[in-house]
Amino acid sequence: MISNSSKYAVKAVLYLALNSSESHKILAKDISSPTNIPKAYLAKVLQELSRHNIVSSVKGPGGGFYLSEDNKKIPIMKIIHVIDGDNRLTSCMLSLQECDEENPCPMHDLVGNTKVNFVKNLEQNTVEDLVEDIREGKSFLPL
Amino acid sequence: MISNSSKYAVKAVLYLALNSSESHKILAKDISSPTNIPKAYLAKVLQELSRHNIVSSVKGPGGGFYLSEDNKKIPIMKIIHVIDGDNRLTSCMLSLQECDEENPCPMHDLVGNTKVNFVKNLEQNTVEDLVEDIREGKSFLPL
DNA sequence: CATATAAAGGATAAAAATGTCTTTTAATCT
DNA sequence: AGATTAAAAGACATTTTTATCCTTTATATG
Repeated sequence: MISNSSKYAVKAVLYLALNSSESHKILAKDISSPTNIPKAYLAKVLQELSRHNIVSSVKGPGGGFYLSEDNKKIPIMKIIHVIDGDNRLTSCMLSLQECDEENPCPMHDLVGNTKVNFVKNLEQNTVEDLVEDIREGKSFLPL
Repeated sequence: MISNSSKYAVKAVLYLALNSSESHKILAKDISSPTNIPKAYLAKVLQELSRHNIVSSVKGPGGGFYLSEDNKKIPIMKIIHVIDGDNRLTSCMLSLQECDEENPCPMHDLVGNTKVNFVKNLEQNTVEDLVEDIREGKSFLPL
């Protein structure tokens, strides 16, 4: 579905969304333990997210990672795009160049609107939206 | 979304569905060219599919691969399951053990019914169904 | 300024996925 | 039976993904 790295990325971002703020930054190693993501690898993923302004970071004492208000408005799909590239979820299921809405391949056709909606949801929903769902008890994040 | 190997598998099965029969078997190498799948690797994939009775095969002169009537009734999802394992598409997007319908994770909740329908389509539609769509011009298979 | 802190970056390592090649087994045909 | 055909199986090579470790850079504080 999505890569392991993207799962790590989404988990880490949600963890930050729930537990950090500009005045309460969190160290990579302190995200690693509760989320069960290998420390050094998570650091790499966070680095990549930081480079693309999906998470915010500050070096040195009192530093760490956190989400700015802007970061919280980022759609989940963007996290996945940064880590997995653009086509993993959105391209035709058989990776056929010639396949599009006009000339759909059999899988494209089969999957139809369900996949379109699926992707649309990921594009429209932001980190903030997911946090709200968690806060309202609509969903849970068992890390 | 699904692995390269699964894409190869689905392509090869569809190719067989469209071009082979018990009285007209096709060699692995003759599927390789039109589908642009590496010959030796395709052979491996077909071997695996054959072992799981998703395609039929006969050794020796006049032999090759083909789809029996039973093979054509196999749901697309089964092809994917044999190659990718059971959980790639169906498990929770974050691979959380504790996530289910009762206690959905935020992604689970987000994706909601769209993913369920997506998977359901793959489970319900058979090779035969896709072939029919192609024959009726509802979809195209540009290999 | 010196020191400690913590992310950024670079170099490797390990594992999994993808791909290739060679040998073996089963079937057909003369 | 012997020769030929084609899948099955096994061994190996390459690439990508995942993971670790070490060094460098930026920041804060005494």
